[in-house]
Amino acid sequence: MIPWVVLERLYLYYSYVESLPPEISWVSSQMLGEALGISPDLVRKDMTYCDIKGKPRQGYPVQELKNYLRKLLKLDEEVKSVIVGAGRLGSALANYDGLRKNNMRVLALFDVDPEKVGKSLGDLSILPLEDLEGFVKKNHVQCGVITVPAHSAQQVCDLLVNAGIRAIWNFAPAALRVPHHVHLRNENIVQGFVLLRIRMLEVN
Amino acid sequence: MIPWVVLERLYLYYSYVESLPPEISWVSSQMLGEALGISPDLVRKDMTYCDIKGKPRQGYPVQELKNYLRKLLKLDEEVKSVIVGAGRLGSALANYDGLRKNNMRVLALFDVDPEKVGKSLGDLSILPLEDLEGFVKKNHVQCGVITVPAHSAQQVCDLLVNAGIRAIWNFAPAALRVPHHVHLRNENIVQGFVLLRIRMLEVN
DNA sequence: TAGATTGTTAATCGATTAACAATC
DNA sequence: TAGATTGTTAATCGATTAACAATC
Repeated sequence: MIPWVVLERLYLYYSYVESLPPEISWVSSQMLGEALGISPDLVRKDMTYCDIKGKPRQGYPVQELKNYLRKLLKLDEEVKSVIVGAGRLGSALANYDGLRKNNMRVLALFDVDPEKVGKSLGDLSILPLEDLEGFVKKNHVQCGVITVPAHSAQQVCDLLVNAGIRAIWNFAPAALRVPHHVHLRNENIVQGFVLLRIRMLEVN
Repeated sequence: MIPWVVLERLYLYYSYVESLPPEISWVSSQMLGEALGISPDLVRKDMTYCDIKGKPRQGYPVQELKNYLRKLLKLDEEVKSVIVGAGRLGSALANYDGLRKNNMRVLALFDVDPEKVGKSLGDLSILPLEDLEGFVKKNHVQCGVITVPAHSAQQVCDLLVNAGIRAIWNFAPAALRVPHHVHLRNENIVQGFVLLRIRMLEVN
């Protein structure tokens, strides 16, 4: 089992080599480390979790590394998703190309606002919240994205859980309770800002 | 100096007590831990970094804790910011109430798209990228938020750094290089999705 | 009082760094 | 060959957990 912190870095390595021009076919722990602010020692240690052989004086083979990490990180697995909350953030995520390219497949958005319901966003419909449970069950949706205000996040979460969702990606600043078989990831944007401010003001 | 991991949790404690109904005036390490998925032991340990006295059989005084953490986490300090990239994500952040309430003060958005430039978003103007440097200097902007595509993120970053910005909040999936006096925080949304998917597919 | 809960110290655990031999 | 770089083991560092006395 690869430790969680290592997986996080492996994805960073992946996106870095992904962004490399095609003529570069070897990458060293030093290059990787420098680009990502990680010590070369640690990069090498992380690499020992992968079934990739580096070469002294050259580093790691880019193409092989890319393919290997793609598999390991399951980047080719499609995830059927719905987004609940068709505000600006929900719409941004629905249209975000980086997510589409990484095989997050958004099937629909949901909202309570009658102004929004019935409209569409590109080729995605905005459906009423009442339809959520049926839709999730019928389409075997695996992942629910929550982009509603904090005060209704738990309620939406419960709806998703009852409909049989397996993962929840929560953007509302709320501490959600989910049964242990449901995977929850909080993307606390406000916390991100708060922590950046502290660093900025601390060091002066 | 309070360790970074502890600061992250202190903010979680803060938002939790913030969300409590006013009639609750004491909160125990158990309550906090349960709500946030943290062991009560660790909550108590974290509390030792704060100048807050708990009471056996009662816990910690909510109001005091709230005030104390507000100061410690510098939540009342206003941060003058600009958002570069007036797409859906940039607009979502510009309008996000959670950020406004936490004293992120957005002064303007910037974009290269002539379609967007000149328009406004609520009471915020969308200005051309050429004006960025002058605007940042003139208004003593402290923080730049990057919501442009990955391929132009470094360029925007350099512009901000040259204009004298002190912190960069980067939403583009790119490994930016900044001089060491500039604080950089990456909010890698795609990574968030990738890690959630791994957890979901791993355990079953 | 008895029982719940804090505050603190010691033990454990895990992650990072340092060091260095092996190799191309 | 000399020099750069991997792969791996040992040392260090830091964070979490366990344990328990103090206290209301």
